[in-house]
Amino acid sequence: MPYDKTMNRSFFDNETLEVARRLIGYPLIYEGPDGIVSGIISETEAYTQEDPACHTYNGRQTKRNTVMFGPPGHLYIYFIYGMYHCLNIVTEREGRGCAVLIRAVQPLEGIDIMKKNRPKIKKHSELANGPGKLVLAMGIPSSLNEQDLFAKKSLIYLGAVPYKATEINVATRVGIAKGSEFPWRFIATRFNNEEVV
DNA sequence: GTAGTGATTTTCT
DNA sequence: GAAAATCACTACA
Repeated sequence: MPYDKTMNRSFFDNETLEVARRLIGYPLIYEGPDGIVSGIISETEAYTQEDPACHTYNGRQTKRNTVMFGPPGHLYIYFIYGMYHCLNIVTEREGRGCAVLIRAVQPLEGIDIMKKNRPKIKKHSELANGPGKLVLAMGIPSSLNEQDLFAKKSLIYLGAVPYKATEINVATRVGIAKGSEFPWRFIATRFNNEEVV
């Protein structure tokens, strides 16, 4: 699958807040065992090393957060609440522990696969409208942690051309105790006049 | 429609 | 031992 020159590693070698905002609208594509599954990124959150809620806040490099200190464009998938995984993309230069959390996507391709992965969900809009849900729906395995999005044989990558969001809302982050006052959450409600929520 | 709570395990104190 | 970048279920309006 070819990459457009507008989407390359330098996209992520940038200020985390800027990357989080610009990621809205890009398709996230995964070539799973049952076929292609993809969705338009509709919600993101920024996490920087200075952020008390970030896993790299104290600057200490541990086994879990090593990839966040590495070069941009790699995945950071971590296990949370004993049941769910969250998908992040590492940003900024090597040595800076920053990433963008992908909080939601709008299903695009492989919707039948997503329904199979989440049999209780009937509405398209609820298949992947949460960080744990999108990993489940798309069937992304935790073994893809530390995967390079731009590796030639990567099974997961971003589409070249973003869908156009008619508006992007900014909000405070949820589910965290510290740093919740920062408006570092970006949400798109419509793409090309199609309703997301 | 909203509010409250249990599930379940890795990571750090 | 406690908290955690969550979700789905139940009760109630």
